Amino acid sequence: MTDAANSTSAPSGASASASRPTLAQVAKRAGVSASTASLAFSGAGPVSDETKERVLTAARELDYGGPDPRARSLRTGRSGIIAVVMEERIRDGFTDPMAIAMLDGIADEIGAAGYSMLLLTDSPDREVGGLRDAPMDAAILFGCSTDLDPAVAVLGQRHVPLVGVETTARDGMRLVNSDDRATVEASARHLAELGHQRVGLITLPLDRARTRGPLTDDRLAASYAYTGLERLAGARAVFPDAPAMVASGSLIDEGMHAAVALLDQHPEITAIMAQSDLLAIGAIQAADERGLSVPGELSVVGFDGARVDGLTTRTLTTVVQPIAEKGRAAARLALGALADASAAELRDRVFASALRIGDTTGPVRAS
Amino acid sequence: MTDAANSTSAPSGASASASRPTLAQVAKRAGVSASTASLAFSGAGPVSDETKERVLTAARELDYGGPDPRARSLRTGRSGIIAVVMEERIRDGFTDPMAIAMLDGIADEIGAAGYSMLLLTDSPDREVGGLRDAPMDAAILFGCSTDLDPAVAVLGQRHVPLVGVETTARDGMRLVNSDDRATVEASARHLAELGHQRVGLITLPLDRARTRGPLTDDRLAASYAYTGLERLAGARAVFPDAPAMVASGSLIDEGMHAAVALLDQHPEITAIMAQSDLLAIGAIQAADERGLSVPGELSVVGFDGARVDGLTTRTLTTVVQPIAEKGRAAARLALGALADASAAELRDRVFASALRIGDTTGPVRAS
DNA sequence: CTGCGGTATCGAATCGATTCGATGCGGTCA
DNA sequence: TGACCGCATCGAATCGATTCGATACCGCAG
Repeated sequence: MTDAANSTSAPSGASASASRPTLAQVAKRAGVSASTASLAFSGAGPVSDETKERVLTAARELDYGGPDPRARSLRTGRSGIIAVVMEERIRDGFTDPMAIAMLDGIADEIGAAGYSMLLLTDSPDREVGGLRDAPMDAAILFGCSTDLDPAVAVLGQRHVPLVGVETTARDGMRLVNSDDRATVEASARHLAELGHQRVGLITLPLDRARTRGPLTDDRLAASYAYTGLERLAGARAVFPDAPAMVASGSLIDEGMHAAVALLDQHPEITAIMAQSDLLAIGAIQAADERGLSVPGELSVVGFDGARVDGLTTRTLTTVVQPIAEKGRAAARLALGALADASAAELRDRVFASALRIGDTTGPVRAS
Repeated sequence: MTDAANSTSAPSGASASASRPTLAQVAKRAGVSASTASLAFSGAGPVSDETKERVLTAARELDYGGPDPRARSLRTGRSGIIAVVMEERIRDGFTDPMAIAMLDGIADEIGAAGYSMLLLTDSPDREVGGLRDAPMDAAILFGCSTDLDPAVAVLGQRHVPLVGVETTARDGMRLVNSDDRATVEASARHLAELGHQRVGLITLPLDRARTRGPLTDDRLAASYAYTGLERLAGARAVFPDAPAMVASGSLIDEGMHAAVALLDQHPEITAIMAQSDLLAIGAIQAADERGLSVPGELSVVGFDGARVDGLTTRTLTTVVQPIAEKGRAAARLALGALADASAAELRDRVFASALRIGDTTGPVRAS
């Protein structure tokens, strides 16, 4: 409509399609200063309706998509990003219902506050990639961590507020934990009360290499894995000599392998305590395969209480913890640290979990 | 050790713990210019070993964690972030093995290139949050999308290179698709060859509200859902009048509900074609519950071929597609668009998928 | 002794917004 | 009518790096 007939595609035109327009260009076109244009977009400050309208129109005409987040975040010091650092590779992490529930809780809380979630992995093989270079306002570290030190070192030096989930206390890092040790101990006592004396354990990975195999004293001593060790301690409090197999991940297959190995090497056991529900389901499958009835001939206890509907028709005896709530708490801690580094609310949280008795544990059968 | 005895906590000190040190401070302490310090960190440009050492030492002394990503990205125009936009809420998205495999492929490729992954959701209820404000160099949109238009509009105006997975062609957006329609048609023919004539369909969500229920002509006409419609077209090419139930998500429970409804309303059907493996598993569970043997009395076909090990002991007849590879391809497209907006390599990709015949389909039983 | 090529370093401009203090202006109250 | 007040707008400084062209300095060849 406008008389653009003669300006074929001359580079002289005002609308160079080269690069994104800037706020300054928009302001100029609207006949206002850049500061006013900024106010028109952000809404922070008094701008007359008419002026605002003019700015928005100019923006539309120039195909301006709003302030550049890069510039904005440089100026404001906020990027609107909270990083979630998982130790495992994406696929492994996402296969774990716990991790998902956790992420869901985090995303919930973070999203409501207008932040978004950057997914980083701190894998042993790869470079620290992302940890060092990615913009973020805070970071949440989690994932049954075996060794978070490298990540913590990098992020700590960047002065990024840190929240750790299920990990050991560390300087300047807020924590979200649960009373795993006590609750595992409770579930061990549950087994003891049912008469079980010979119990096998399946643990989460205990080292960065995630090597599987029988748990030896050496391996135990060398381990960093907070979660695995806590849960192990809870079990051994009741069954000090219980043989244990280390799994290489919280996976059904791993649980099956470990259970097979346990049953091979320790045929006398009448119960298996697995450190996660997926591992427990694997143990049940192993029992099925060898024709052991559960809980008739073998009792199985899990841990996590995440929704594993559809994965099994059993009702697992397990420890239920408010996992999504833990995620939300971690997110709140991270957001809180942003708002006010010394907020009183920013206290470490320890969540309570509870033993839920299902149909996979029963009295030991007289042999 | 240094004589700090008298400087109690005077604010005059050089080391104000207030905020993060800047490159300029590091440079000053090392006795070099900011530009040289920058070169020492980035490695781009000649710096003598001695100078570099001095800069790094100064950085260490000041507890400087490296260049601020915000400033850097403003200057360079790169943030090192690629956004992945899923339409569903995090939990739903992560419950789908397909989405996970896809994310895994994306993360793989992106991570190798030094980028990291920002997870955004374009949920109908929430604000566009993140889409408008988050820094990103490119975005990948996916998730059996019913309606990506709002997201595309926002991101397009921001001039962010876009890659769509399993969606309709759109201006300026690279595509990664597979030949769903043809392959579903092939699996429909497979059923036909087994003698099935009365077939029920279970579709993915067809609208933003994800309403479930029987598929009517009205709903069909109103739908945007690319994936669902393509697969539906493939099935109807062979079974034009097949009744269909729309699920509200790719979930086992949903498959079960839909199958129950189908079997109630159309007791004559001898086979069910589900648009995803999870839906198919749900259908099998529904059959189990009503005592229908699979494939004796009811054949079930899925779609996706993601690893659903552990979810079922059956070998699903399904369509296998290279999903992780699709993720990688999408990532490469996104990365390519960054490197060179007009790279020749940046061509839309259509992947081939294949029918895999398992043990959930069989000849129709003579009634 | 002069000129030249190459290397290490530096200054200054730049990326694109936000924000604070200053300014002008119209209206109210005494 | 004059002092004052509040609102809308503007200018300029600033966030923290990167990058390009200029400069100083070195040794070496003519």
